[in-house]
Amino acid sequence: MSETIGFLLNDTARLFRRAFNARTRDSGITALQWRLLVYLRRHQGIRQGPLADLIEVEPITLSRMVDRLAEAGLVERRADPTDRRAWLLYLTPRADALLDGMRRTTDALAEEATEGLSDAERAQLIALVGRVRCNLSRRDAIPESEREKEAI
Amino acid sequence: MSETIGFLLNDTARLFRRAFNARTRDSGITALQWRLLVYLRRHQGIRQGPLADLIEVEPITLSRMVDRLAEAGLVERRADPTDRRAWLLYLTPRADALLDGMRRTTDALAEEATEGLSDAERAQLIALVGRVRCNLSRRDAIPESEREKEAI
DNA sequence: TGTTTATAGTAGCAATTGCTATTATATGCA
DNA sequence: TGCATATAATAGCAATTGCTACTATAAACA
Repeated sequence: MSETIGFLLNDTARLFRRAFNARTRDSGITALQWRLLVYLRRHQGIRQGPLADLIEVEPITLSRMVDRLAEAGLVERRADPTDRRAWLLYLTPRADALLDGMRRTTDALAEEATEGLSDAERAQLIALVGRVRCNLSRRDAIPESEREKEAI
Repeated sequence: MSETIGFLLNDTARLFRRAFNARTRDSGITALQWRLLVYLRRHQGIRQGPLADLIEVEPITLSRMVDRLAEAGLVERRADPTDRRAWLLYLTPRADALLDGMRRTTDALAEEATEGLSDAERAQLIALVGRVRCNLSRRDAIPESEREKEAI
């Protein structure tokens, strides 16, 4: 019974990704790319390394994700004027529009996922899972206030 | 705020997998392989197709996972006497021992993940996430009683 | 029985990911 | 300043995954 929570969370997250991908297939971006764009929207001008940390992929993986998103006209790389090794990342207007357009879909998905739950239960779910995430997080050095939590 | 639950679940599940993989690195199997073995333990003699459904990967992916696990001496393929196209899968004694040995680790991980939660809160967490999973599940045709839920 | 259709599993290919090594640049320090 | 070390990003390679097509076998049915 004790692994249940790990199994359960993984199952549920996978179903979430699957539902997300099924609904946004025509937009041409995946759940992971969407994740990148959402984080980037809140951190315009971030470098690749820190963004890789945020979405928890390897820097090289992020580098290649950005290659594709830049080619698709959704992300722009600008040279960092203070460090010639680094790129600063920006969302293009097109990506903004895309995210806005997807907003309804993702809202509907969240609604569907929590169908039958009262507002209090939804709040409780988020609070409890949030505590589990907090327990599991390795990034203890990063103050909680710095972390992405709500309202994404 | 509405996507929070999707983000949160994915974050948490990822952290879970990461913690799992970090703790079981020396065992040589990944979280996904562990998942396969755990399901297989409860369904000895299952065919590849249904097991692929259970762990939600494509049949070809499962086929190759079984290739590797068979080579590692953890899973055994036996010909189905009633259908010469099919294989029946069995856990080897070695896999049983491996799972038993990992049990302590996974128990400890579940404990750590839910640290600070009361028994009531843990139960509530499981119940709420379980309802979300149920909402998201496409396999509506499969009666709930048939599905893997607890005690894994 | 013989033919059509469905099913179990696998091979080829392409896409994605991460490990390791490498390049270019910046920083620390004598 | 000049050299050693650290850092940002990327290329090469290997592993894994899934899509599509394929083979072998079973089931349905005329």
